[in-house]
Amino acid sequence: MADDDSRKLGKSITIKTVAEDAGVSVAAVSKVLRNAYGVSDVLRAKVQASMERLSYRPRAAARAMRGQTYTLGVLLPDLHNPFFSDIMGGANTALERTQYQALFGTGLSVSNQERGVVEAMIDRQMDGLLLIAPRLPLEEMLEIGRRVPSVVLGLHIGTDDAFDTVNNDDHMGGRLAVRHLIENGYRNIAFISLDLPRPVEFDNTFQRELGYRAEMVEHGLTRYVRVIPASQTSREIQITARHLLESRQRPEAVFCWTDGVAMEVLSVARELGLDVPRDLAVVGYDNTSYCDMAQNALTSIDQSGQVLGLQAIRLLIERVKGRRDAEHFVVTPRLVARNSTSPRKA
Amino acid sequence: MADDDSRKLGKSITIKTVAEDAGVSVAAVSKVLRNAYGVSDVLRAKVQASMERLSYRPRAAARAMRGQTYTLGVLLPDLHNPFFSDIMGGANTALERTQYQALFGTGLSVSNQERGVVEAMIDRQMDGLLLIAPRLPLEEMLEIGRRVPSVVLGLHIGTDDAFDTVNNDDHMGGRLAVRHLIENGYRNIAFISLDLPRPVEFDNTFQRELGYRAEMVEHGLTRYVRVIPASQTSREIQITARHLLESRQRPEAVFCWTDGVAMEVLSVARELGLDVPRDLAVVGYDNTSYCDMAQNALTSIDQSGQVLGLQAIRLLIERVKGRRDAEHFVVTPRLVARNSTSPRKA
DNA sequence: CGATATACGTAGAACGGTACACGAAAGCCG
DNA sequence: CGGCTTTCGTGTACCGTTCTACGTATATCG
Repeated sequence: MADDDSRKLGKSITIKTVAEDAGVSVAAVSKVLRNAYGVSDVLRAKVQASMERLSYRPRAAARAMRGQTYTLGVLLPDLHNPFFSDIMGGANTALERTQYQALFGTGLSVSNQERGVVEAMIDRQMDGLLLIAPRLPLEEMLEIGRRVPSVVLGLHIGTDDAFDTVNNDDHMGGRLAVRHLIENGYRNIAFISLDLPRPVEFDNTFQRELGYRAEMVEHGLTRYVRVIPASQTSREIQITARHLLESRQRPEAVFCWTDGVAMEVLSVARELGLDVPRDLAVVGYDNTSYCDMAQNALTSIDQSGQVLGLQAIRLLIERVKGRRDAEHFVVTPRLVARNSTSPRKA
Repeated sequence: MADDDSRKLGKSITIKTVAEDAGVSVAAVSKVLRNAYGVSDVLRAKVQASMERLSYRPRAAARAMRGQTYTLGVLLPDLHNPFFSDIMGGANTALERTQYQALFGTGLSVSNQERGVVEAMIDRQMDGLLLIAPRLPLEEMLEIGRRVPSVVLGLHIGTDDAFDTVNNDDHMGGRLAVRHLIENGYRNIAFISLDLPRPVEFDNTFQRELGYRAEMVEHGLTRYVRVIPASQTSREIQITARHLLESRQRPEAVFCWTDGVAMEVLSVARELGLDVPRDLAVVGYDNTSYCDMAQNALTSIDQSGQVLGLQAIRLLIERVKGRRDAEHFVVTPRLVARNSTSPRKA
């Protein structure tokens, strides 16, 4: 009962309350809020004092009707991969000193889900969208970019002005992994990639594959090139890994498109009694925090999620503020060597 | 330029457009939208057809001004712990058939951050809030619960009607872990808990500690009771673990308040050349997906994040729809035994 | 010193829905 | 068949901001 009252009657402090308290017009307060042109220092001070005193907070919903919501939407594939945690860390850093707030939703790497989340975000008038490794058809992403300022992270699409992109150089990442393995004496190197319904050139895993292939070929290891697609689920990955490691032509090393897959490979290797790296070397991608644990000791390509997230938000805010031409940010990956790829004994 | 036009001029389809198209009043369309009382089947069909044809989508911002936003806010501590992924999985299941949409923000388990996120969500008129293991002062959480329908997940607060709670029985979880270890021949069992600025009784880690203590005492192992606080960061946890495992009185087993800590313990143990479980048994909490990997093979308490997430959303929606008295849902945890706690050889 | 530019502040119409109050029509009953 | 209830649909006053258009006071300049 008391609750009810306080929630309903408790006269919410609106811009009007502030205006009255400060003895100015509603419009003036709005101007201060948006720090728009035409406000004297005196007036600003007066208004800010009132806002402070009343602990006024503008309602995003009302703002959305005419202006901005100061909210950015982030579409994440899932909450499972700790790499996204790094990205969001960087993103939050970039947001700290701004008045924007990020809210996210997960799309589970399923087109339908992703579409739903994106639409929900557009319905809620988000000022901008950060799409992380979306699996939507290119067509749709361009459409989204045309409707609302957007940045895409994790796809190499440089052909259109509809949105900015932020990436690491996946092609180089693929090369780095292979080069490192070769330097450490491995030659029969397989690549586990993501099994996409329809592989596309701009996909980051595909770029990694290209890098892998290129480096293998350049070192005259064409005969060892082997790309194994694996789906997303833990179970499927295990089956694929087991199949690979039990086969007669077990590779000397496996390069996995992402750490999660590499961890599963380590797990299967151990179950089969294989010693890493003596019987099998493993390289992952993303250099997530688990790589560093002794039981994994997983060599991985670091693409610096922090930087990616930070740049993505920076670009997005620029776009929200009016930039129309696309920018494409690329960070250089680097390999972090650990025990899973120690030099091979002849 | 063309973009600009399409984004601004592209006459947005509003409720008015639909009303005209269907040849009814705006109010009627609104009623259909909210499936409110007083709409004939004929009218509903007509309106729905028009909405379909125009692919109309109501604007959440406008709705928020007077009605609901159909948006639920979820406050997550971070994106790093895969356990939250389970929770959100359940939450999404519960949301599937509703018209509500969940958006989340991360609070990083820091009061200031959490406060910011919660306020942002309130500013954006979220219909309800799901707070996952928040670290805000009780006072503030009650205040939040009074302002907006809320459910708290992961804190044992049953004393107030301000919000519902969803939990596993952490006390029992603590007992289960200890009992299992004792059954398998371990007696000197330490507990690594979370180092909170000020420990509170309703905290889930504290409940686990109580369960640990109770079970130890009941088995006459009072002299082995040892609770070691560790902070959140990976580095700090490693230092704590190393200190513990290198000490003269190294325990036979360690029960960790969460899997992440247990993984670090496994890592340190390996670095120190200790064999798990021969030299050290380890039990975690949450039964996250990594537990199952052979290199971890971590025994853990499963609190069924899926169920927790699902129930939390279910309760939250009930609350949004008007329930005023608190409900407290508790799930029974169960232990999943793996290699890290194999029976001890005498 | 008068004209003009500039700075400051205000009034009030949007924005796209919701939901209350109300009226008309239809159904029911004695 | 008149009065009463129920059902269905409409008109319209909001909700809390933004922002354009405009008025007024003050500074600038020839």
